[in-house]
Parts: sequence; C-alpha cells; structure tokens
Amino acid sequence: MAAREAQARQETGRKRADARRNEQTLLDAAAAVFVESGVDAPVRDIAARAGVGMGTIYRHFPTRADLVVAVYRHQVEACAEAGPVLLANSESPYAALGQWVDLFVDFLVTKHGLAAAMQSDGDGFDTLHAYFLDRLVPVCALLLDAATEAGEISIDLPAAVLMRGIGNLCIGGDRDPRYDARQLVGLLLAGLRRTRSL
Amino acid sequence: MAAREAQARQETGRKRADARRNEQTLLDAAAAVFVESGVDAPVRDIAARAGVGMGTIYRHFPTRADLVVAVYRHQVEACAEAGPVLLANSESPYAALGQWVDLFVDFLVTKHGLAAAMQSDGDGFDTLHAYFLDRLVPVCALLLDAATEAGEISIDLPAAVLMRGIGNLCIGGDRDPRYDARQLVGLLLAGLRRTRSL
DNA sequence: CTATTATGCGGAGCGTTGTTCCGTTTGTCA
DNA sequence: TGACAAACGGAACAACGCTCCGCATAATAG
Repeated sequence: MAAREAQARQETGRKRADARRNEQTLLDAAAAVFVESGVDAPVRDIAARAGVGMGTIYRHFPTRADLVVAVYRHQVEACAEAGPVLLANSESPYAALGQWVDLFVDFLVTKHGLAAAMQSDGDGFDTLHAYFLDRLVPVCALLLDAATEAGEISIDLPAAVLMRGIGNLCIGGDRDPRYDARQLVGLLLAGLRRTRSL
Repeated sequence: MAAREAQARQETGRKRADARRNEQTLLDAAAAVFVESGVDAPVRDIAARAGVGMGTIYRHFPTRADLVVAVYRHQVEACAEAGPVLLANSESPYAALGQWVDLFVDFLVTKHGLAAAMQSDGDGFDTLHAYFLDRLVPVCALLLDAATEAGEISIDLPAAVLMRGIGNLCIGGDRDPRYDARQLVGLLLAGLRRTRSL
C-alpha cells in the first residue's frame, strides 16, 4: 500500500493534489492567453485566467521562460524528433535541412512574439534560450553536417548561429503583409548552398 | 532689425533661447546614454544626464522614437546618400548593393538595441519606423532594381521586406560571439543572387 | 473522526519604467 | 520694468514584474 502510494507520487510529481491541479490549470490558461495576447502577455492576465493568485504562478514557474518552455515543450520535442526522420527520408541532406527549417519557422511564426522572446537578452529568458537551443541546435547541426559532407554546402556556419539567424528572421512580420519569414529563411539557406560552377 | 530677428528665429526653430539650449543638451545626453546603455535606456536617465525634468524631455520629443530619430538622423542621412554614389562607382549594381548593405548593417550593429527597436511593434515607435524606412527603402529599391535589371538578381523581393529582414538579422548577437550579422546578411544577399548555370 | 503539520495559496505591496499634468519659473518684448 | 506666453520641473498615476508573509487546506498520524 505504502509502496503503491509512493509510486503514484513519483509518477505525478510528488506534489500535493491541488498543486498538481493548479499546474495543469496554469498551463492551459497560459496556452490560451499566449494565443490571444502573445507570449509577452502580463503575468497577471495568466493568473487571472487560471483563477489563481500571483504567488501560485511564480511558485510553479519561477520565470516566464519556464512557463513558455512548459507550454511549448511538446511541439519543440516534435520538431527535434522530425530532424533525423527527414534526413532519412529526403532525397538529399540539403533538402532535409530545408524541410526541417520550414517546420521550425512555421512553429515560430504561429506563436506570437515567441521569436522575439527567444532572442531577448537578459531578464529571465535564459531558461527559454537554453532549452530551445540545447534541444534544437544539435538537430540542426546534424542536418547541416550531413549537407556539408554531401558537398551541398560550402560555407562553414555554426548551427547555433544559423538557428539564431533563422529565429531573428521570424520576428514581427505583422506590420507588412508582404513580409514572409519562410521566404527570407529560404534565401538564407540558398545563400548557404554551394555555388555551382560559375 | 525685425526682419533679421525673424530670420534668426526661423533658422533656429522660432523657439525660446532656453528651449533651444535644452533641445541640444538633450540630444547630447541621449547620444551619450544610448552608447552606454542602449537605445532602451530609461527616459529618466536621459533627463537626469541632461539635468532637466521629465516634462522637458517629453515636450521636445513626444516619443522615444522622436529622440532616437533626432540623434541618428545624420548617420541615416549619410547612409541614404551613399547609395547612389556606390551605385555609380561600383563595377556592378549587385556589388554596390552589397557595399551599401554593409554600411547599413555596420550602422545598426554599433547602435546597441537599435535594430530591435526598429522592428518593435506598437508603442510609439511608429515614428522611428516611418523615418528609417521612408528614407532608406527607396535607396535600397534603387540598388535592388539596378541589380535586377543587370540580371544579377532573379528573385523579386520588395525592398521594404529585404530591409526588414536585414534589420532583423542585426538583432542581438551579444550572446554568441560567433554570431556575425554581416555574414548572415551576406548569405541572404547571396541567396538573392541569380543562380548561375547549374 | 480529529488534531497536527507542512505544503501550497492569495494578493497586498515594492521597485521600475512610461507618461501626464499643473503650479512655478523664466525668457521676451513693449 | 512689468506683463504674458513659453517652457520648466517633478510629483503623481498607471502598468508591469516580482516578492513576501499570513492564511487555508491537503496529507498524515493517532
């Protein structure tokens, strides 16, 4: 009996029942508010939406970055796992890189303000930065290296730098409807490609 | 006599002497604070540095964008004027475009936070946005069109979109020393270039 | 079922920043 | 010099991030 309870605790996180409930409520509320007002939405709004106090939100998610990471963890994970699959199924590493980058760009542009938050210095966004890059840069490096070895890419660019560049290109195209992050990122990748003959 | 005074007023802006003095003081203080703390520095800091009250700064520069524009107007102007000159002196329009873009990138990356401010939505940054783009987009378009007509560029990209993309790439490379905005912008331009043969 | 404990909760409150507003000062001109 | 408009200074308000502590309540033992 004691053993079963202990196991149940481990599975759910070893926290009090109301704490677990609130954590989930907060995640749902945050996801909803992020869609409505972007990831920069006031913390108070999220707390209000979830029907909890300020203290609660900060106890569960010490920084806003922790909350953002928790909300989007699934999608980031999916994106990371898609990398090797694309590499295996595409006709060339460069094509796989292009498809994977499209996935990443689609993810970023559909999350209002996320791209901007990912680049912002200082504050408490270090966590977000760390998680996103730790998870995705190796995948990007895998594809990049494969393309380089296949002779499709001539320039030696660190994957982290490429990721940051892509992230930057995904910032704020709300003003000009002609701004298409996908297109510009495509151009960036095209520039990376080995120049054939002359 | 009356005529001469009227002319003097027109030249200097038709304002009271202390107002003119304060405007200059504010510009100097802002320039100093911008290099120290970036263009996002608190308005209070600038006021304090200039030794004036909050009211004064807001009367002269209703929004932060007005102040930023005033501080960097000279450099933006110089950049704009360099466009046609480069076009005339370079061996090819595409080369001129590359050199001009380098000028613009150098300007942006040396102004801490300016690139980020230029893209930020809402707030009172509309002025900044308007001025920078109104002044520089036509120049960029001139070079872009010339390169297109020369057959050096195959993709049809609005100059405003290219400018925004370049601006985005200039954001925050402070974290990773390997991040080089110039290099990435170079890749973007390379991607724009017509692919020779195959 | 009740008592005890410690875990979690709520929201008032502080610090920072942007922005406004108005009583006071000061340049200007007759 | 005196009167008036122009300009000034900074208190004050609003929005936000974040902390802190008294209170509620789930978990546990008897």
